[in-house]
Amino acid sequence: MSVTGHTSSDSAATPPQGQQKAASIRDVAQAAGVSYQTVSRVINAHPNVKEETRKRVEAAIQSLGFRRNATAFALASGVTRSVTVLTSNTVLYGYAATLQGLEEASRAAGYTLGVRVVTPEDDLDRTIASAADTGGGLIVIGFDRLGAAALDRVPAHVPCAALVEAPPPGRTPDRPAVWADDREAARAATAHLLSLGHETVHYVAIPASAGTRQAVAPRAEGWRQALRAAGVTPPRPSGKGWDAQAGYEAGKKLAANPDVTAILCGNDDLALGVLRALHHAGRRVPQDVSVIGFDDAPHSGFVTPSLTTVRLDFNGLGWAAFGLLRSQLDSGQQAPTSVPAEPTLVLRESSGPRAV
Amino acid sequence: MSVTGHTSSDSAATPPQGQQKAASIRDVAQAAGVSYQTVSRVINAHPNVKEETRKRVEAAIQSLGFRRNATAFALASGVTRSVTVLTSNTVLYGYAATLQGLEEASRAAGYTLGVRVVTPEDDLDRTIASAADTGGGLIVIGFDRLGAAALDRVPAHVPCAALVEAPPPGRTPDRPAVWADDREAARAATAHLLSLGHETVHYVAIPASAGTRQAVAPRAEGWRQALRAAGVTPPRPSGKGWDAQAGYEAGKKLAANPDVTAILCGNDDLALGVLRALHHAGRRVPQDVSVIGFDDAPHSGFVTPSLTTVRLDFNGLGWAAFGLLRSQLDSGQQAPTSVPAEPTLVLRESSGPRAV
DNA sequence: CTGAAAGCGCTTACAG
DNA sequence: CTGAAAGCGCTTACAG
Repeated sequence: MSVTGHTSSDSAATPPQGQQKAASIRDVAQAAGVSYQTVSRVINAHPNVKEETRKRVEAAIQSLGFRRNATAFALASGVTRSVTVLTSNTVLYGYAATLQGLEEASRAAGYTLGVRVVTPEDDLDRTIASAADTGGGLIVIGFDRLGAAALDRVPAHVPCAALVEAPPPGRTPDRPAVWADDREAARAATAHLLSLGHETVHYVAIPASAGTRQAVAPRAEGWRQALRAAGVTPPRPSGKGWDAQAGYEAGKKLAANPDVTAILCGNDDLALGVLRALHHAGRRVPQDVSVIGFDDAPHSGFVTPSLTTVRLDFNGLGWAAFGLLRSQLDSGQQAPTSVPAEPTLVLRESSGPRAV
Repeated sequence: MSVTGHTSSDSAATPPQGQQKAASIRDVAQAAGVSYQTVSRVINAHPNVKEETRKRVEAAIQSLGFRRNATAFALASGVTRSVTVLTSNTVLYGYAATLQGLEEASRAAGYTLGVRVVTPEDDLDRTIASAADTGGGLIVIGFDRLGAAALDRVPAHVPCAALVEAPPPGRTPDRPAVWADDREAARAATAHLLSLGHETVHYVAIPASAGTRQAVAPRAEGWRQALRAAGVTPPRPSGKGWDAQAGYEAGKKLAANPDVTAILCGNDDLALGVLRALHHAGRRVPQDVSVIGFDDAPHSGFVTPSLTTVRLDFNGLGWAAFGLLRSQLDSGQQAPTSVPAEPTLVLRESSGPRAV
């Protein structure tokens, strides 16, 4: 491992250009023999500029390597083509994929994208305030409790769009938000396991995004609904985290119970941990136990057994959230945008009929 | 899946505050009965302010909910506490983990972090220019060809730090950069496999970051060195991508060759694909074939067989790169910073002695 | 210790 | 079609 600091070539002789400080609108004006006002018109593509002077100005811009100062533009015009996303995580697959969609959408729209991770130690109000006055608007990923808490504290006057877990039926979030219908997806996945002959389905949960004041987590809720619809009393869910280690620990207990034949997991990492625990306990998947994950992380189709899981379009969710924010920014209004694709149950090797 | 747009509460009655536009330095000055100049002194913690007036100003700041306008500050002071990172990817583990380190470091330093993904369709010079004049400096992730190409085109006068693959011994990059010694790590991993009795080691490569003009990729180079040192002629490397699918395809061919008993992979995703291909071919790991990955992605310890791999401290690399940039920004100079930890070979189930 | 001036680099009306 | 003025919200010297 190594770090190096190389003394950069100090000054002089940069072929195309080599000034000390960037050319301003006035430098261009002088070079073109016009007022800086006219330069402003040219760079803003104003209609009323004589063709010839436009050309002169453009030539000057070219030769001076002029680029409009983004800070000055923002201050003078009040237009900030930038958004900043607030999230508690950037590495977990669902978050990273959402971030990717957000970045693509903002890039496509010519916006700058800032990222600010919120931690449990943060003073939420301070964090939000500084993120808010950095850019033109906020996008908050409210998949987990911290993100959801941050969202709750965003002042009403700050343009903001959120990504959240599916709200309870009939309820809409207080703020513009997008979500995948993971409640229904969990219901379908559970129903699928029941249809395979399993008498019940156990659930290894991801941490809840809301406190007690709100309804239950949608994935857990969908799972419960499916069981109840089949006349089955839901067993107690387990799970104490987001990662494979948490899945492993929950899986160890489930593996020890011979009655357990089907397990739904709140995400694919959890499922991998459960698979591992079952393996260690000598229980075969899917012959002895079926496992279904959530999210369809890129490697989930390549582990052995490959993982049956619910595919969620995080990327599309990111695009949609950006669209929601942008329409606020542009119109001052709030309008729905395109709807991301429905979740899909991807059947692979880790689930199968109950052994008789 | 659903999207909703909720009309926000228009105005009025926000308990703590409820103005239309943010309070400025002048509003505060007026409320405190001082000049806006003095307000500036207070918010910048200037020493020469009478205790009593300071208190008056602070009270006014509090009651008006004043926050200094970041844009105006940047324009007037010339100080931009922000960096933007240029990368071709944000989701692959190595990139996501690096980004995480970068975000942590910039947050700790009170900097704003922008992310700009570069694509093959981008005009690199334009992309770099716009990223550069957005923030105070650039950090480019040059792990792959696109990132490395972007780095090459960053103008000399732009403050910039890079994360790169290990440069050839004795050579230092043109710009301030950090790297992990993956050449040595690949050498060690290969030597380990040879010491286990394998007659040779095959390599499934990640795509090269440099064109032909530069020396070979460090991981491939380390692998070759180890083989040559043992008197073994390196076989032809395979691999045509970064993901598990690419690993699967390369693995399919290797699996068909009974002479293959040890495989080093350029990353863990590739290794997962190779594992899968071996499984499909009925070759057991590690009894028939040993597999070693690279990066130690979070789930690599939970797949079965768990993956022997090289752990790289991407997070530390991110911190170091930020430090490198910051020292340029602060001092105008370039200085080395803390050195990330050395790579570690993490032994797990996927590697073992050659079966005799 | 505190105020009046000039300026950061641009834009938005206002004149001509 | 083009220029002179005022201003975005702050800071940096300069006076007192």
